Amino acid sequence: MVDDPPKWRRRKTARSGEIIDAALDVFADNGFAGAKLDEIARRAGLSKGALYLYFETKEEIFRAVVRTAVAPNLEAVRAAAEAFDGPFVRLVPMILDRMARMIGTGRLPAVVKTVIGESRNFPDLAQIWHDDVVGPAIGMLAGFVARAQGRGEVGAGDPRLYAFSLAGPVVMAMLFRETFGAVGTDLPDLPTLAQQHASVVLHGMANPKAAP
Amino acid sequence: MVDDPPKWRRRKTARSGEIIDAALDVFADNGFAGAKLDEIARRAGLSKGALYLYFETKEEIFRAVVRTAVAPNLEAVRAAAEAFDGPFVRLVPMILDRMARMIGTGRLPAVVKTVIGESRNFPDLAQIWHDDVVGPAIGMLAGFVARAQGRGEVGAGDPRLYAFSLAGPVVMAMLFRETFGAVGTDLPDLPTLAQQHASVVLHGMANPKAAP
Amino acid sequence: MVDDPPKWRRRKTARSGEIIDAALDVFADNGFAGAKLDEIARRAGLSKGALYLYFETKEEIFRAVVRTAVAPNLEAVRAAAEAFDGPFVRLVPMILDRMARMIGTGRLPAVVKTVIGESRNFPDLAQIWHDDVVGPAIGMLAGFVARAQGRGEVGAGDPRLYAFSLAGPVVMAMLFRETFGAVGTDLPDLPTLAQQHASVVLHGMANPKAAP
Amino acid sequence: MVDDPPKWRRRKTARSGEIIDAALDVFADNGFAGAKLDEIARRAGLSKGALYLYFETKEEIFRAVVRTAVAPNLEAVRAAAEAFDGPFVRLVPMILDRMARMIGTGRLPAVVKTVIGESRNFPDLAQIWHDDVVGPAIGMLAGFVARAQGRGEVGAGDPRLYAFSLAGPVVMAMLFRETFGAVGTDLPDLPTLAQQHASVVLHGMANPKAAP
DNA sequence: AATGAATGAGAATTCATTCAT
DNA sequence: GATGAATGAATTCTCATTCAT
Repeated sequence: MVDDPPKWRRRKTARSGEIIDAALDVFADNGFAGAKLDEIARRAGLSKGALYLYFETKEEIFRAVVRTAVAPNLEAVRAAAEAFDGPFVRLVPMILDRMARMIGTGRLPAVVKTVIGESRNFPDLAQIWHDDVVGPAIGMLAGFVARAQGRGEVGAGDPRLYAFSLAGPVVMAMLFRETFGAVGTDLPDLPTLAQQHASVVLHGMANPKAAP
Repeated sequence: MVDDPPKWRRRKTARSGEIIDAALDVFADNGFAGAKLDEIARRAGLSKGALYLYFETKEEIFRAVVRTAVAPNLEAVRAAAEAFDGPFVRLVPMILDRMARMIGTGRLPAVVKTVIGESRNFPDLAQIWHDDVVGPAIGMLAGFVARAQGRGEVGAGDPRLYAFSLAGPVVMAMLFRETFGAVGTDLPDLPTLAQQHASVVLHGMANPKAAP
Repeated sequence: MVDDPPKWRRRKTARSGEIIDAALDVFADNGFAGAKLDEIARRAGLSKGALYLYFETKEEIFRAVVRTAVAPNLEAVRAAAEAFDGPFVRLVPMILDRMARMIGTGRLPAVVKTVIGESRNFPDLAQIWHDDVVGPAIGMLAGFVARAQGRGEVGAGDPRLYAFSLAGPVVMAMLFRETFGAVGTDLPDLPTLAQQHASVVLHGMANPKAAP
Repeated sequence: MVDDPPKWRRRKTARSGEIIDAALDVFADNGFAGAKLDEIARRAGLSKGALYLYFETKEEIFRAVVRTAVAPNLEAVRAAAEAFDGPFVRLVPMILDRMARMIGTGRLPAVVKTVIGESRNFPDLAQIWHDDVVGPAIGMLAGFVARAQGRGEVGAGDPRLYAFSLAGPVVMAMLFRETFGAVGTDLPDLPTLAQQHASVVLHGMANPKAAP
């Protein structure tokens, strides 16, 4: 205990994380241009100038926010792709349920909203999200479909488009909630949607030639 | 001929439209805060000062853009709700195809992206889109479903959630294209998706108790 | 008179000149970094923002100031090089007198001081002054010397170093005045110096009455 | 040994010197305002905060730098004034040679440049340099001239202006090198100039072989 | 109706200076 | 004595908005 590093030294390491947390909120609320460094600093409990000890520019803070949010999703996708491998009828409800849960928790929706809004201004971030998150996720779903097609569990059709059929409703509901959360009283419940949509899709994609 | 409005009045009306057109492009490219009146004026072929002859503030231009984009969709939804009323299996492909077409043409995706991004900054616009476009559209779809359920064509389930099952994939694909258009080479084709998804959903939502 | 352009339009053209004038004073007083745009704007009778209608950055204003001051000197050097061509004993007093006069009037000293101080920060400006003003001026003097040597009027020696012998005292006195103008009471009089130094350079300081 | 100052005290003294050395470089490279304490600290091998253990403000560091550079020159001038007292024709080459040498070594040019640039912002430093260095140096030269005049070695004329005739070329060449060192390829060689100029000043530039 | 020069409030960024450790 | 994280005042630059012409 004697050589415990002093408190502020440990804080130092944590600080950039705290800034990213605060910044995510502010960017989500106001968009990139609308976000003020003053506000980010305030929420992170620092002075404006101190931000520059951790990040070079506002852009870098934004990039850090978006990049940071990539990691856990990227990992979740990878883990899911490995873990899941049962019959398609078991797989789909699990995946949709997990998507709904992941969206319900965490700030994924806020980040997605921001990436959508700023994709023109930050093509590099769009690229990262495309290459590291959205692309692989769709690829994973398409892979499941293709394998299921190989086993005769799923009928003919483009696996990538099937991936949209699988994920689209949950994604749309997520954005609906994110966009109209403050003004709508009829927000769809994600877990329920996931469950019902799993049923839709399973019956709809089932190979009609397979014996029922 | 006597009560013909003077030329400049028609011109005046035309001008706002030109401004709104130009502004839509600029807002879509840069978001609200990132859009510069200079640029809007330039694209509309006016001086910056002249914008203020037609709109009071930048916000008003933005509101006009978003409101303007509401109208045709609102009308399309209303017309569709009236026009369509065949058996569910006929209805769904038609609707999805029309959605895909409407999205493919026009700037709906750009406006949607902007509304998503700025919903926190312009709750009134979020409200308008919710009340006048998205809400009714979902309501219409849910209505079709409910009627089909009444006729025994569709199985049990929440009609509003079924609406997400119907529209979600096309919406997601639209945003995928809008967001990753510049960085992705694997953009889903909307009409094909619409067609394939119609098939998924029809078989998936079909009432299993109905005689095939 | 009827088609006289409106007053403010003529002003517009003049504005950037006014800004450069004001800026020269401020840069000369404070150096580049110490000069505040507020102050420049105030002295030019404009708002801070208006500066940016004429110049892109503070650096550009500075460059414009220094470049602008090049032109007349450059021209003076060129004119002098052409005009002067008598015997060396006539040439030297004329040139030194003209140098003293040019320095006495105008803001050459202020600009020179600034170029000296900022040469490291603005190597391009140092280059311009070297290539367009100082270099040619020294070259011109060296040319006169060389020609005079050819005619046997001047003894052996490096013409370029002779140029320093010719101009150095006047230049040093100029900087002495510029630097110590506020604190010194013993400022050298430039025309007198020019005249006396011309004699030195032509005949040396040796007492002509002393037996050789 | 008992009254040896404790090590840290000597260190302390040494430290200020190191700081001043480092600061001289940084001020010479960037000017006062452009110099950053971070950079000075880095070059001195200290933390930024530690600078404040030795100096109260950035200004104080600058003053220390400029004052420090005064001392040796001041001493050199005094020593020279005493040491030199032969016939004028011997004196002049010695003095100019020594000037050239002093300038060639050391950082006198860098400090002079800085003093010129900041004389308006730091009138007290201009005063010090005027009173302690430049004034006495010119006074010394003028004194030599006056004495030589008294002995009939030098003709009539203002001794102070003669001082400019003597020193000016070397000073000008020093500033030429300092200013255009990075951009010019035609830098005058100081010792050669000193030698040639000594001859000029003593005999004039006239061709001794020409018939008088 | 139209222009475009001008304004000024506001934002990001820098950096000398302070202070807890 | 020494550190380096933190501060906040100051400065450059931007841009929606105004207004004389």
